[in-house]
Amino acid sequence: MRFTVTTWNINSVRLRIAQVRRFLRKVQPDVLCLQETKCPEDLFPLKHLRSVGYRSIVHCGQKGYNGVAILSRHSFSAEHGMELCERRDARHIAITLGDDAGAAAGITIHNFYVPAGGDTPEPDLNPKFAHKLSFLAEMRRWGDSKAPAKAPAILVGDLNVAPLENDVWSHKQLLDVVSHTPVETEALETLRGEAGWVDAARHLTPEPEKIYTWWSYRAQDWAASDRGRRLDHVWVSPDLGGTLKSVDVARETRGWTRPSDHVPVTAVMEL
DNA sequence: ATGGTTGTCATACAA
Repeated sequence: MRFTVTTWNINSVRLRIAQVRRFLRKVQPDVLCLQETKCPEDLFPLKHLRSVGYRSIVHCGQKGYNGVAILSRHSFSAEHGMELCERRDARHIAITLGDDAGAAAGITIHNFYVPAGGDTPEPDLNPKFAHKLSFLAEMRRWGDSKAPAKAPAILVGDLNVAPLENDVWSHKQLLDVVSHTPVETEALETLRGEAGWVDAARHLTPEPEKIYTWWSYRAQDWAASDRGRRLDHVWVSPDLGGTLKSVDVARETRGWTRPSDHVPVTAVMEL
């Protein structure tokens, strides 16, 4: 059975609902995980998503900021989002696929939105960066607590860290830039490795090939300068590593009218 | 070294 999961930081699901529908109609992933929905619970556009085949939807939102959602063509049971860093921010949600998901039944999918961390990579001067480091530390403890995780699982999301040298347009020039500082990249790689997660994109496309999933809004010509970063990730548990068939970065969506600054990342598995 | 853009919500704030 072919199984596909997509992660996409949509930067307002209401503003870009037509783009979400366009993507879903074309790619038809089994599961779509969204971040930065920026949408209160009662305003989530359920009908627009159900009508294109996504009958199972869970959303965890707050007004104006953050927000994560999972849409599925199959049934699932939803878990409450974890409270991280003693905040009720809507930055995590998880599901376990139901019996109608065929060979994917029983797989748990975690959707994370890691704090961006502000501009200054100094936790003592910048509370947002301190929050980001605390969040990553909590993710590490959470992963360790489940290890050796034995049920098949997938972790996706906007992790707001580009961990490898070729996950950014210039490793040297970004060493002091939040998202690629050594304290962040080491934290992310450590928590991934300890829990045994397989980085799907790099499993199939090793370095030194560049991979980007985000381009700043501030570039004059994002495509020409191509100063991207790989901030969006799909990780699979070790037992699923061998099922990975492809990972597609939908770069073309960055060229759509009024785009998100992130593009969808879709992993295909053969279960 | 600096500012560059976008979205939400209404004036800064987060990214």
